[in-house]
Amino acid sequence: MVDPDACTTPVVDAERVSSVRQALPSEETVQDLAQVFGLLADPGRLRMMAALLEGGEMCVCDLAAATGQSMSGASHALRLLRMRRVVKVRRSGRMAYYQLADSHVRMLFDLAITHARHTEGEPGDG
Amino acid sequence: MVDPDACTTPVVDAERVSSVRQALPSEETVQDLAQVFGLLADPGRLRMMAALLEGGEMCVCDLAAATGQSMSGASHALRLLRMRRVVKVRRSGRMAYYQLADSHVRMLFDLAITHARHTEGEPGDG
DNA sequence: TCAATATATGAAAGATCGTTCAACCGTCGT
DNA sequence: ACGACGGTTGAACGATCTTTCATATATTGA
Repeated sequence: MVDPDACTTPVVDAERVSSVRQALPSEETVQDLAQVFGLLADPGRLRMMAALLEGGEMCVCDLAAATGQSMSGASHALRLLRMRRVVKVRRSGRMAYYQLADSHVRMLFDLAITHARHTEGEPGDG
Repeated sequence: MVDPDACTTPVVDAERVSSVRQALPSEETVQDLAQVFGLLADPGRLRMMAALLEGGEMCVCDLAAATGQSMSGASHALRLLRMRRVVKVRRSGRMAYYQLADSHVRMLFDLAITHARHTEGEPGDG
């Protein structure tokens, strides 16, 4: 982050800059969004969510097995997802059963897959 | 990552585990998805995309000013977005004008905002 | 109560990421 | 040609994240 009023930043279209600036989501919202996307930015957690999308409610050890993670890794991942309310737990005896808490996840997932499919194969930029 | 056949992993519902496992996206797709979400996981890049969503096509210095980043920071961010084909450049003289390359971004954005709004305020888990 | 089970967690090690600084490239105006 | 300008890039530092190991908690069955 940098001083937003840094005078060394030349501006071409000052009017547009200030109107865009006002239209941006609040800092709080931006932080929230970044954290949500951050959760999805890890292959292990992504597989977990895909597994829950597919399998409904699952226990930790089955999730670990299905996603190729250690039990400890799965538990750490689920803790993050739990804290951000992406999954919810049901506890029964010593088992913990997880499921997705949020229907938006499926849509995010599908949209991102569409994007990935839509842009794959083309050359990069370097 | 861990050996998927690690024999120390107890499994409760073996049948479901293997069916879920088969239904998961390919490793390549998972990596792609994680990278796309990773791009969205940074406040600076998120503000850039929001700015482009709002302002259409903008030059680097205006983007930097609108999102409160240094020129160098903005340029680094735009390079990543460029490489993943989320934005595209038009060059004219010494200026570089960027715009979103992909309509999925808006939907991802809106869905995530919906999620954030939908889960804010409630207590965490600890 | 004791051992085994299912999960959770803290800390350390290693990898990855974001920011900044300095230098660089191409273009414009003179 | 020269200097100013818009933008790009590489390297370095610090911060954050992932993974693993070891330990802890709580529950079940004997």
